[in-house]
Amino acid sequence: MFRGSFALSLDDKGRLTLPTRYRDSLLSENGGALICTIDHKDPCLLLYPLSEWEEIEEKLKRLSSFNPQEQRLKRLLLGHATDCDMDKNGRILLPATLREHAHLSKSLRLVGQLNKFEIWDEETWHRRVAEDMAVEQEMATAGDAELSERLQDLSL
Amino acid sequence: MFRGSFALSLDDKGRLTLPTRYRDSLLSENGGALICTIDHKDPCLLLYPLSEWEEIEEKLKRLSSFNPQEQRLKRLLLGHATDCDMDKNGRILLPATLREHAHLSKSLRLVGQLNKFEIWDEETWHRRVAEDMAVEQEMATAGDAELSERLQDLSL
DNA sequence: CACAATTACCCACTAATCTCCACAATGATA
DNA sequence: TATCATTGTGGAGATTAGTGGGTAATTGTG
Repeated sequence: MFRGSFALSLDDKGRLTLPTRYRDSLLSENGGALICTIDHKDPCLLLYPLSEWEEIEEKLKRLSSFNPQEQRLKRLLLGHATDCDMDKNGRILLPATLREHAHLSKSLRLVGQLNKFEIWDEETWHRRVAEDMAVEQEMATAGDAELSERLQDLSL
Repeated sequence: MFRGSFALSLDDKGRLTLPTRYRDSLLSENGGALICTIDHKDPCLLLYPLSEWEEIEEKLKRLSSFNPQEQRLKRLLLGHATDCDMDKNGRILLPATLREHAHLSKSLRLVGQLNKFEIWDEETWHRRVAEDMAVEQEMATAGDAELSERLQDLSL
């Protein structure tokens, strides 16, 4: 499972070196590629090992073509899903379309999220973290009973 | 299964080069053709490997001739379904009727959607993606309980 | 049967991508 | 502190994918 966050850089060709620590687990055993796609609501990219992604495809397959919401989600996720295969140096090439979606500049951040990594532009990421912290603090003082009950058994 | 999106161009003869990566899986084993038809609600074309299309035909066969909506759907899909066979360079020729339906200009986009590809005019596609993203963001902040429950087990 | 229009085949050009090698930065070891 | 190993970065060259267009084959029409 993926966790932690890594400051990385994107070279002029749009290539991104993955942390050695996670290279093996990113390549599904079959020697397969990685799947990179866009997030449907945040300006970041999602990076899945092929095996994980295939599970999602199975679920997407079952969404209805007649429900606009499900149709939209399916189109966004699948339509942007790109096979990225790692070169001999452990790098992947991020397609221009995807880079634009996440407003990626030279320095970016790879954020572990269990079954996937998120790829954020470093600056966007910092801003987002600050915002999220602010919201959490506010909610903590406000005290939402329903929410805290749901999060209770996290036993943080 | 088909995924990702590809910026391609339509040449003066109305030909379209398919991505090498998917050429084999587009041709059903029997060396057969591809079936191209129109989408019944969006300005795009649908491109199926023959084998996949035949499954759809089976289902269309079972639609009622007495229900106007089913009748309409059947007529639209079947009536526009065209056999396109790939030439030695991996290109197919899109009939003029279909090109018009999707308002195809020179640059278009091929979008993988599991059992088929969608063919959009590049510009139309961009506009649509932007619109859909906007809707998704709005819904994310609004927080629709019912929807999020249905999409919960996607475990993105 | 001849002609025109369309479609398929072939070759060549260009631009993108992959492979490979080299170097720099970092950290570990003696 | 010097040496070595490992990791991240940059870039040259080879390869391949996508495109354009000439020519031959096929189709349909008068």
